[in-house]
Amino acid sequence: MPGPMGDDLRDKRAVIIEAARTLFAKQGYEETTIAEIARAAGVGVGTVYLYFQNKRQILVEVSVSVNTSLATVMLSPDLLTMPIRRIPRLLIEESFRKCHENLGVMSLYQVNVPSAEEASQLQVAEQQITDALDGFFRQMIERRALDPFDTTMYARMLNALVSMVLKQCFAVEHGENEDLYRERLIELIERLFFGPPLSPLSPESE
Amino acid sequence: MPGPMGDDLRDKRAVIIEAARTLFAKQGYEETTIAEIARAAGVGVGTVYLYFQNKRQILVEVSVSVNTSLATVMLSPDLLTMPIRRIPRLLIEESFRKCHENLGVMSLYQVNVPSAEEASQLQVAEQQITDALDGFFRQMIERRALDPFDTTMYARMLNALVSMVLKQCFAVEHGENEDLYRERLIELIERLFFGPPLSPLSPESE
Amino acid sequence: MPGPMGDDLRDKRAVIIEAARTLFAKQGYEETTIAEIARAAGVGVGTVYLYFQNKRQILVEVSVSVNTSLATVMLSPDLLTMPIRRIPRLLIEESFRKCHENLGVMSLYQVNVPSAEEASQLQVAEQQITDALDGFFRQMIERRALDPFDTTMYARMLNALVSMVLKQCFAVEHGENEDLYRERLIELIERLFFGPPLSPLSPESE
Amino acid sequence: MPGPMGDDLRDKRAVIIEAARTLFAKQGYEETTIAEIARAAGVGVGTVYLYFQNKRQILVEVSVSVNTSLATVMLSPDLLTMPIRRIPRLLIEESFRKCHENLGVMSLYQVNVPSAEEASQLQVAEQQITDALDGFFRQMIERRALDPFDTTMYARMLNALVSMVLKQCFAVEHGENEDLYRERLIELIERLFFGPPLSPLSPESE
DNA sequence: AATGAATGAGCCTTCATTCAT
DNA sequence: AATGAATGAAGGCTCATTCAT
Repeated sequence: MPGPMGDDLRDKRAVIIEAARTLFAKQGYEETTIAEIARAAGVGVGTVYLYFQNKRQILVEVSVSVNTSLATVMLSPDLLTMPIRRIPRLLIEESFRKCHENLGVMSLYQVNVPSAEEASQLQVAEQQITDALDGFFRQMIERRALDPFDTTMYARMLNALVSMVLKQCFAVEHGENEDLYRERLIELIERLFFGPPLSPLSPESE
Repeated sequence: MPGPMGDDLRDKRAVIIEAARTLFAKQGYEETTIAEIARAAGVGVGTVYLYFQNKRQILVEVSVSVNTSLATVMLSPDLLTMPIRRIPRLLIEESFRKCHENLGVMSLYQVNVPSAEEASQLQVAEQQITDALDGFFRQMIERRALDPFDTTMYARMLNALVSMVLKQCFAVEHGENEDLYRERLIELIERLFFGPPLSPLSPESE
Repeated sequence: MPGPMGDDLRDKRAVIIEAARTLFAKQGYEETTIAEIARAAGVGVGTVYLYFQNKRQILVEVSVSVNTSLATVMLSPDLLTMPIRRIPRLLIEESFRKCHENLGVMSLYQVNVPSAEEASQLQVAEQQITDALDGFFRQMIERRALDPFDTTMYARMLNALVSMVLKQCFAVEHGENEDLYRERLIELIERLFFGPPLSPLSPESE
Repeated sequence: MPGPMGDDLRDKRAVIIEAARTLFAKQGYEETTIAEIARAAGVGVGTVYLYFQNKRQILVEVSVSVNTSLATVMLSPDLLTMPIRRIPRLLIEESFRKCHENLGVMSLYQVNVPSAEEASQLQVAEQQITDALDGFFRQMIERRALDPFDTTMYARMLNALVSMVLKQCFAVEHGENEDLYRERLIELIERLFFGPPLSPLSPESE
């Protein structure tokens, strides 16, 4: 009895988030009503408010859960033991796989301007990603596997690039050209890290 | 009377779009009411509906106008006559300048999932950008200024990268680190096109 | 056209107040919905919010209108020219007549604790009454028609007495014993002002 | 076990009423939730419903308890043995003292229109007061301590007067001018019973 | 007896849209 | 063409009440 109880309690929150995640992805935040979420989660409207202060908070938590899911990709502990040339493909492939599983959830990237407080909650996961990348870059530079560069900014920009491509691929194009996007993104990043540059001209010639 | 009338008409439409643009940027789409737009535009509520079918249509046109503004950067006719090494800096700097002028409008990137029809309207300008980039790349390849690559996908990805960085820089961070973002973005793109790669290892060594 | 227009505008507000007055009286404030008020007033729900900020504000205005209606009784300008012996009967009879007309509205005396701001709005009319009485008493004392006493406090207490009797008579007992209440109230007040005291014992004897 | 059990039961009911009394006084009936009452009483929400059919019933019982508290003043058995001149001061002072103890509870006078059934329950205590006063007056008249008058109506009116002054003094003005109200109320009532009238004119002269 | 998680009916309020002027 | 008063559908949220434990 206490067993399923505990499970149920843990589940109910998760079930609501899952329902909201799906509905938000399918029809957007504003277009989703609490009643719909409740119905999809198989609970009463009031129950939703037992677990979430208000509708925005559901959005925040759904978004965090999505971001966190992606963040875990970057937080893989054995990243440092990999051959560096393998890493781009590894990370990008894993990111695409995660998105593929949650096909459509990426639409949440398109949600309204959050309040200051909400923004900070939402960016926790994003920060995790860029921090992880940043740290990884620094280590690689220390090991002379990479030349020195602005690791923080590159982490942000690469994260932005990946996020946007994922969004375009999954949220806008519904994953139709998944392979194409994935392979080209890997190629682009590999080129950035390992060359060759797109231009045949030598770096110094102009 | 008909002369100025015609001007007024053209103006009134533009005035409404401008008012909507500002308000959407400041407080988001859903949080902006038609009444506010009308007031800011100095017209009656009913007048707005003389020029726009409904609220979403205003959003579409505002978004298009923003995108178009950015698209013009890429459509500069004398791009082909420039030294290729100068082009990344040129385009990025110009993009940042445009965003700087419309500081805050970028928030519109965060607007709700549009309907299929709306999406197509919204992506006209985006398509313009990627098409222009695509064509530009093809010409450069033809001229042997660039090695062959998937021009279409790279155009999309680079546009995505630039858009996301602009959004992060202007919509999220309110342009505080504008210089940093701009210079690093230029550097990254230059590196991609002209090297050197971030890794000192030769492209072929693994 | 402008004529009825102006009337309509003035009327619509009044119509809503009147509808609310009736409904509040019949079933209480909390038990009355905006939809009911709108329906009774023959307007749309939204229209109510064109004229009133929120439901509480309707209550405030209804209450003020009730209080004001009673206040006018005390503000009769020719009160001072009356024979003083006639005044209690005059005022009380008029008060009862007013309540009789608005039978049931008095229930509003029983409405919830208002906020500080609302309370001040509500007590404007009450203040008018007590001020009028106070001033009247002072003049009478000046003219030696009354012996000196704490006019302000007596004004308040007498107003309280009358209000409460009116409420008991009309709000609780629905005016069934109107005559009885009126005549006894007049008698009590006359006795207070002109005697004789209820006790046959001389004031000083104990 | 059953002994203390019984006490607990009696206590729990009283505790809930006491909690409700305080909360109703502080924030009004509609603004108080069952959950708040339960929390303040240190019991579960469901427990409240073991002792009270519904929320209104709690209000009824709270009101009755307040009224009863005041009623006891009038039901003092040795009232008849007092010197009649002392009685007004005695009763009024005691009433003020009771209210002073429960400062704020008086706000309940402003609670919503009760249903017919509830009203009858609520007025039991009030009836007790007026009955007591009525009987007292009759006895006094029998003893020739008072001249004949409509004892029932005077009992009601005086009760109304006292209630309203208490409410004004404690519920509206939060007891700030307690002394002033009390003394003037005593004076007014004494004047009514023992004179002299406010007007120096002889009762018969007009 | 005691609990409190779950419920869902119901209400206030907003705001896109219309239309008479 | 221009207006803005009027509308009412729709949704977020509350909270009295229930019931399984």
